[in-house]
Amino acid sequence: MSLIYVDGRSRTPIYEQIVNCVKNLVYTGDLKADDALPSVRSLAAELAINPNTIQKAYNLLESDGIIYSLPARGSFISGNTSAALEARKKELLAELGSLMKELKRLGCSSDEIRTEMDLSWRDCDDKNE
Amino acid sequence: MSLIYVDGRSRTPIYEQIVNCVKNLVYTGDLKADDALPSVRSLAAELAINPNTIQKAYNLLESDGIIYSLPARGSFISGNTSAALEARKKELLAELGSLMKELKRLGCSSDEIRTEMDLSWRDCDDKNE
DNA sequence: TTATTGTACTATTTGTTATAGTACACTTAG
DNA sequence: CTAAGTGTACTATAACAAATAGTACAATAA
Repeated sequence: MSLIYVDGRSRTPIYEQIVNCVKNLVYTGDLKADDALPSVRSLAAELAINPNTIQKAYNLLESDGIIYSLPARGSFISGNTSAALEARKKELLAELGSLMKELKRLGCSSDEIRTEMDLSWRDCDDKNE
Repeated sequence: MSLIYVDGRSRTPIYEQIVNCVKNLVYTGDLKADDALPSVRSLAAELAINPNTIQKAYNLLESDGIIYSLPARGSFISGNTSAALEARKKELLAELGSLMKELKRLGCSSDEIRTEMDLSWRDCDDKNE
C-alpha cells in the first residue's frame, strides 16, 4: 500500500491533493531521490479514481521539478527537489500569514492564536509517536 | 463606497467572500446592529457582479443569523451576532491548526512559524494606522 | 406616482474537475 | 519472442459549482 492518500470530500481537487501529498512525503524523507512512485494505473486503482487524474498530478509534479518520468519505466523522485519544496513552504507560510491577518481582524488575540498553535503542534507530535 | 470588497481571482467563490467580508466587518465593529447593508442591486453594480450572487451571499448571512432582511426595506445587521461569529472564529482557528500541522510535516521549525506569525501580526498593524 | 427594496423564479453560460475509452511506443520479465 | 506493464497523448463526455441573464411580484419610501 502506498503512502499517498486522498480525501474525496475535500474542496481541494484530487489531483492537487496528490501533488501536495507527494511533496510532503519528499520533504519528510519518506520519499528520496530516485525512489519509484506508484504507476499511474496502479495508484488509480488503489485510490479508486481515474488514471487521468493521477496523470494530471504527475504532470504537475514533473513541471514543478519534484519528479521525473521515463516512458515505459515509471515515475521517480527528482534528485534536486529542495528549491521546489522551499517554494511550497513559502506558499504555506503565506497562507498562514493571511489567515493570521483575518483572525486578527476578527478580534482574535495574540494569545488565543498562540494557544491554538501550541495545541496543534503538540497534537501533531502525538500522531508521530 | 461600501466596505465590502471582492477578489475575482481568488479560488473562493465570490458569494463566500462577501459572507466572510460582512462577518469580519461586524466583528471588527465597522458594522453594528441594525446598520444597513448596501442593497442587493447597488452592491452588485458597485462590485460589477450579478445581483443573484449578492442575493446568495445575503441569504447565507441571514441563515447564519448575521443579518436580517425586510422586503422593500433593505438588509440589516442582526442584533445578536456573537454566537455566529464565535463559530466563524472557531472555523478559522481550525484552519490555522491544520495549516500548522502541514507546515510541521514539511519540516518547518516552530521558530520559523513564530517569525511568520509575528511578521503578519505587525504587518496588519501597519495597515490599520 | 415613481423609484427602490427584497424575493423568487427559470434558463443559460462558463469553467473546473473527473470520468471513460482508445491508442501508441517502449521496457521488462517470462 | 511474447505478454504484461509502463508513460504519454488524445477525444469525448459527464457532473458539478459558480456566475450570469432576465423577468416578475409585492411592498416601502420619497
